[in-house]
Amino acid sequence: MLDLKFIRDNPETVKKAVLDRNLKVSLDDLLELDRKRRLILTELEKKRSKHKRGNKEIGELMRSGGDAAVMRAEMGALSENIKELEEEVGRLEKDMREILVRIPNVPDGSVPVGEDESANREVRRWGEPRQFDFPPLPHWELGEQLDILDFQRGVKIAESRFTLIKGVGALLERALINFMLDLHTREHGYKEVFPPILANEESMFSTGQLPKLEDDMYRCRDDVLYLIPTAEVPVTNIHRDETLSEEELPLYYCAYTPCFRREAGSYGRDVRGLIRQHQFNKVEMVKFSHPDSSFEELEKLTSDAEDVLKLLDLPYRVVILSTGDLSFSAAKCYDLEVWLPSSDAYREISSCSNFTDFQARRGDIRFKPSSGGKSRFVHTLNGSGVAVGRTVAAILENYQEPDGSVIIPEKLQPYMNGLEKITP
RNA sequence: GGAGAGGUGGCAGAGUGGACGAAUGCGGCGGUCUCGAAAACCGUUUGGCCUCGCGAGGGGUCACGUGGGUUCAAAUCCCACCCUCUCCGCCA
Repeated sequence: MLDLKFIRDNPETVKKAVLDRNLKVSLDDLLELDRKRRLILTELEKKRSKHKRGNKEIGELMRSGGDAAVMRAEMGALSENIKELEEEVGRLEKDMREILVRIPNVPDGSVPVGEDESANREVRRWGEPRQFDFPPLPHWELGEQLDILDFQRGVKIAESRFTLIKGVGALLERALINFMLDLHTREHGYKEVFPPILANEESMFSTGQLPKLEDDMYRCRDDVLYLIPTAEVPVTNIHRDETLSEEELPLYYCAYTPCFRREAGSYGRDVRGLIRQHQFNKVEMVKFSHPDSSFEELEKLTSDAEDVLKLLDLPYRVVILSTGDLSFSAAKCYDLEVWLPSSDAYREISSCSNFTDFQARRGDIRFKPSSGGKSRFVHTLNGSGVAVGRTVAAILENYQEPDGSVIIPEKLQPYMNGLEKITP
């Protein structure tokens, strides 16, 4: 959510931001509602002030044994009038909020302007995609041959886009989670947390999933709780409605959680394999940063995610998302894309974003400057470090051998009880 | 799931219709004292919104879990909801 005052003072900036994201928001309506509201509010507050003074007088009058009947009637009428004005202000504020909560964050100046993902810009590449001297198999075929991925039974148990992971595959999943968590906690300074996997409306609102992405989430039937689509939600909400001290910034958290997405609107895409699942595992990094250093923190965060792929020796590239591809709450975002032979392309495996004060304002997360003065909103950031299922896919495909076996990346072997190779 | 208790400022805790944005204590901050510190003493200590002002700052209003209601007037009375705690039941 943007600051209403900021919108009032910089309507053109906000209009451009909305336009660059190919969104439609009635900003002029908002500003008009805002003008009306302030006008009425001033009148309302004058009347309230009068009402308060009058009530005090009645109190004094009655204590001194006087007759307050006339005053009471007068204040009664004023009270009715105040109620009407309050209702009107309430209506205006509701209408304003409807618009306000749907205005996206303003992209940072360094973000390329463009229609969609085609305007994303590659920032750097790491590693060389392997040249195969045999036809490489897609991970879903490898996984079935190795009897570690069972797509049919996943569907039987739940529905399509759910997978049963078996045997060494399950071990691999678990090894990757531990490997990533150890890396971030031991080498990168993150504090590990294990949060609730269901979150309430307020939490979903503060990170920006609600109201826009409601249809993409699983909701409980009898409770107003949603399965989290990412650990970003519960972890960012750790400090919702809190005021932190300046000295404790920046705060680094990481968490492993399963994630749940309905993938509404992507029916035909990536129907095979682990790339697009309704349930997947992810290790997430979340930062609460001082506003002055959040963009530096984003670079570090991205590099922390890159380390996962470097240590696993998986070729990848870093892409900066254009305004048209940027998510609702983000001001700037880097995607990490890992090389996937079955796609003959780089595919997203991590997304690292700076949300500036956008989520902090929605969730009321502040810090108190140590020099004194008013509390300010922190900046929040998060990034996948990284998506586990897609990492499994990348390892299977990039490390496959002609006989259908798969080498375990060296750094992962200790986490696999020393296993060096998965064989049928 | 059943029964009961309760939600007040950073924390503890008073306040059962008007003088209460709210006693008191603790903590925090500033000061006095001191070579320095502790103690003691003095002062200070919530946030949102509106408005005036170039600014420093001033004025106003709202907020005692949330939302309604009663009343001239609500932290205080009524209703609904949410949350926490205790006991019982069930349970990994």
